[in-house]
Amino acid sequence: MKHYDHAKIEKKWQRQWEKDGTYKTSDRSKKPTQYVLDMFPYPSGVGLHVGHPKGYIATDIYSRFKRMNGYNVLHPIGWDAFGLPAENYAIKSKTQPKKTVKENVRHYKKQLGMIGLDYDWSREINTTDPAYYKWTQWIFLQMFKKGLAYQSYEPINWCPSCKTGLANEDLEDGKCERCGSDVEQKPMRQWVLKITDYADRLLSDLTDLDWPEAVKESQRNWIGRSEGAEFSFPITQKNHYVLLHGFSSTPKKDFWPWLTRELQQRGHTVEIPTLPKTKNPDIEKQVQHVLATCHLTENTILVGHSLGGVVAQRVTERLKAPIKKLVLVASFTRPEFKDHDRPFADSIDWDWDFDRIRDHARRIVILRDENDPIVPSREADLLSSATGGELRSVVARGGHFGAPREPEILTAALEEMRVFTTRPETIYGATYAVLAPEHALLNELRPNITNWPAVEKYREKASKKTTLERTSEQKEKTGVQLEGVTAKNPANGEDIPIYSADYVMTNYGTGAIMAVPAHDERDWEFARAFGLPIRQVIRPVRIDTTNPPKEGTTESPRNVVHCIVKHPSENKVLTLTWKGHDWHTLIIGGVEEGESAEEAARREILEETGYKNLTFEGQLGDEVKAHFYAAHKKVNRTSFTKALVFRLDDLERDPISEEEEAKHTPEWTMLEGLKDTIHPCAELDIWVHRLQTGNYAYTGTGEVVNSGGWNGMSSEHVTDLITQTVGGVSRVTYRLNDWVFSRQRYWGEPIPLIHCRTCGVVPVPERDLPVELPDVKSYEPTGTGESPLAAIKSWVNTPCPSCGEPATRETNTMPQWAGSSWYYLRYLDPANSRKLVSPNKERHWMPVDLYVGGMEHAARHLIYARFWHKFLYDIDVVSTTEPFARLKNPGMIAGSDGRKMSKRWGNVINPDDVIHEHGADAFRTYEMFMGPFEQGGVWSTDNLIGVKRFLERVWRLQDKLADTAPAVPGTESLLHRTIKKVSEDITTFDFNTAISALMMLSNALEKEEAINPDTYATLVVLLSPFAPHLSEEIWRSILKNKRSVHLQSWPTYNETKLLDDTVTIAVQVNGKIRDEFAIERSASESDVLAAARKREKVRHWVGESAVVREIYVPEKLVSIVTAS
RNA sequence: GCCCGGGUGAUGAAAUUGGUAAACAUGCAGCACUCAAAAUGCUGUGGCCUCUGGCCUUGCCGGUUCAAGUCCGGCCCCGGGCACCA
Repeated sequence: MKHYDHAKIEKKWQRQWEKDGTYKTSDRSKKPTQYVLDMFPYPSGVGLHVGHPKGYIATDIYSRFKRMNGYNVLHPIGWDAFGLPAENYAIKSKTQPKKTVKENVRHYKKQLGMIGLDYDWSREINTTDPAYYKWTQWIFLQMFKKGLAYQSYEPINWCPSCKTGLANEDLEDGKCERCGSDVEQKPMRQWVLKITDYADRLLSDLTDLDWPEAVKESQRNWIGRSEGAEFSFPITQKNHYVLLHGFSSTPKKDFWPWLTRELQQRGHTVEIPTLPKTKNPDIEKQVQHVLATCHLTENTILVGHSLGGVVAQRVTERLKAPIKKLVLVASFTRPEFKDHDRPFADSIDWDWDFDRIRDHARRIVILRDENDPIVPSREADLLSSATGGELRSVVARGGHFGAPREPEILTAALEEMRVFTTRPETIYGATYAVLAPEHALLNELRPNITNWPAVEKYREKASKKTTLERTSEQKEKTGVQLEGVTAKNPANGEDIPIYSADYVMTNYGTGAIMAVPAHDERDWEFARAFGLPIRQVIRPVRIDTTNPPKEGTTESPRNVVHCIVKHPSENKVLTLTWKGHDWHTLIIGGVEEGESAEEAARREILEETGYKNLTFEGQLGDEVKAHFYAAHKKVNRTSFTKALVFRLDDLERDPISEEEEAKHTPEWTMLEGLKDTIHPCAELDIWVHRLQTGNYAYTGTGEVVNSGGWNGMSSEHVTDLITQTVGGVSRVTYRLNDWVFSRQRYWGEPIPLIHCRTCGVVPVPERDLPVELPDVKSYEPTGTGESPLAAIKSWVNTPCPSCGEPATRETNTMPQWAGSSWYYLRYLDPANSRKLVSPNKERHWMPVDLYVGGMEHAARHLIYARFWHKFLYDIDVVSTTEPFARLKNPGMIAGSDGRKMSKRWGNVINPDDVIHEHGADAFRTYEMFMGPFEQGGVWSTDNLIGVKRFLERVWRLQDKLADTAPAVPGTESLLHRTIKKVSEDITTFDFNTAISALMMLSNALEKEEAINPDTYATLVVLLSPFAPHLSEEIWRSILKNKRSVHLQSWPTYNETKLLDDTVTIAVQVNGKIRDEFAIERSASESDVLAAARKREKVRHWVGESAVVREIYVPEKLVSIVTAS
């Protein structure tokens, strides 16, 4: 026997496999397909550590197994190479990222090659290859064309250290996930993908996926769907409206009469001038007319439609002091129209001072009809960097807003707080309202806010707070009232104060809430801190389960007090132990006619316990309704219970009456134990919760009170009714925000769009893709919100594809997640220059049957990829709604010190060293033997050596080979059991037990005198997915086979040979194992029972007792039960 | 706080529908081979006791059952996701 020289063997076969194309996948095979996929690596400069290959080894084993089982297997690999690390390295070392990536890829390839993985390298892809990112850009363009990519001017997360905007998904505890810097909110122009359009599908389609529950759960959390309603709370202050009609219109036409009436009905004043020369307008004259005749003060809201919008823009530009709001309905800033020319186009001076317009309107709202004939182009100029500037694409009733009623215009013109709530049924309890500090309405309301300096100060303070400060620590409520303005609760017409407070988030719901302190813990805290009214609108209802009400019995309502009497010094509460009942209660009493609850409580405490010197500390939240049967009075009680808290000043007592003495004795009970000792008490859970948390908000369901006509109904049943009656709209809100898709950095896919002064944003024609990333001199981010690309004038300046005039390229790049959101499709057809993937190939392979990769991608990569895939499904590029049918997450391998492997701890183990020392086969097999695949583990070289011993044992078995050796009956059933076990375990990813089964087989073979070559061959084939090199060497060099072991058929087992002829039967007597014996498998039940009864030990344990029952579990166990 | 996982020897772990808890491996102890060591092989290895045998043992307490790591109820601890999300 030769020595087992792993280094030589492994190198030899790796070369041979490459030469033979052993793992090349054909698209033409008729075999059933299996697409086995790894999350492709980011080739970093430091290379792999032993934790990284765990998943690759698993897919390697799985794909080899499937291939040997007759599948046409696709197991490809590629590189996810865009992103910040390469760019930051480029900045530091002044090397082109292109070059670094190339070097890193070479290193990674070498490392992966050493492990002996069965990748089809002919399909290798790289996200930074222009031939690849051409299609990343193509997908983006399709999204743009479908309206799924839009520009946003909302403040976004800005990392001051990475100098780029980030998506919410890139944050960890409010810090930049990459560098740990505090993230700021910075308003800037961003490209955003409308992932929220897909939120519902992303959520519901999770159900059928064979994915780890934890990943699905994390996606559900991330999407964060909540159902509720949106209400509008009108601002009660009155405004002055100036309405400007458009070309050839008059105040009597279109929606103007209706709009005027609606505004006046709400108490606002309206001016609606007839503009001069409506048929043949002279803009300058119209502007002069408006400036001369209309009231344009800080309380004015100026609304202009179409050409009237142009007038309004010019008027605003000329103002001396800002007006409150400028509402532009289908207005123009450029003379380009989609439908037809307009006669006034030439008479207008199209040169605008956008900065002045922005300065002279506290808020700008632009309405664009979704089917507008106007080229949507220049709104950006009006909105960029405007605080609270807003572009709304809405559905107009008539084309170009020509209908007699246009509700969207009214909504834009009015000042109202739109709030989102998940508890619409509590709206009667909304006693104040809150705007997020960043809310645009604040700026608009500024003229009405009398304490503006204080509000502004609070706003500034909030913007400086990092998300972390805002959400963690004590969560103490802060805020500021907007003095001088109020909102109207649409349910009961009450005027309620408005606050701005940072416990309301800008980017969730509408950024504004109605506060219901009685039924929301946060609102309760805020109301307590600011002395705001707390009004109960849902009364908890409890039914006493120990004395439930009896049917057909008289109802008897009663006001009740529960007294929580605290000990003067100890943490104890006064309770009563009842005589003749199994009762232990609080001091309870009815409130008599003309008596206050406190008086009643004091009277009861004195009567029942004699304690008399007590201080009233307050009522423990709102009252609770409870139903029970009062046995002594033979009535059903409905009690309205208040809990009152007292503290005893001292322990002085008066004597108590004999009557009371006979009923119960007072006792001190620890506050903590209250929950377990008090009995019966239907209200107890509520009291305990309030005592423990100090928060009296009741967030459950119950009976509606203080809510007009709804009183007495069940809160669960009125949700929709109240929503509709009050004029709310049912709405679903997601925690998931749209995906901030642009990065102000160099090393990413250029966004393939062109900005044209006349045509607006124009997509790069598909024939011009890819838009290649140009070489630059400096990769430094500018920090101004512009990518380094902006400096390359020759690249930026380009003719507009639409009109041919000079235009500029979009200089933002895509985030790293872009290229990885669809790469699995490109492996199917990596060289196709005409299509992203040919439909035939896509249908042939998709979906991915097995996807393996780290849990850290649960929320981001997997959600983005699913989103893109669903989009590609919608535009008929792919045929499945989900990309990845089955997902497995490898558990992390920690260093031998139990800590995460990192340079910092000096515990990194390099796979190259391990492979050099012990061989790739030992390395692979050990990683799979460590424990359950999805569980983390600690690296142990000792344990690896154990696995290596096993491989060496298999190697040595060749010495015992003998053609004459029979398939010994003993090993035969073991062999078949092993085939079964290994096959099943690879399928279910239980590699550790598969290996243990192989160990048992090799241990057994070692005990044989001689081994049949067929048996040995089977063992080698079973081992080949785990240890491909060793197996191949034995298969070809020792067993003299011509074709690779990896192209063999997987062994099959024979059901009839799985079992030995004899079985061991265990015997239990009265539930305890007392004996075991061997018997032929064929023995009948009565034979086995008879044999069991005869056993000496069994007879001893049964003794004289009569056997009352005998249970037989076939081939396993007999259980004998005796009388007592 | 809410929602998911998970708790078994000295260690990594195993255990179909409830049916002999600790397979396989590491470590440790002893033995064989050897001048010696390494390597290899063999034996032992949950705890306690009155030791040819018995009692206890799968985070804790209780329940169902002839039989519970597995099912039910209550609690404790660890890991992860979300979190002032209305």
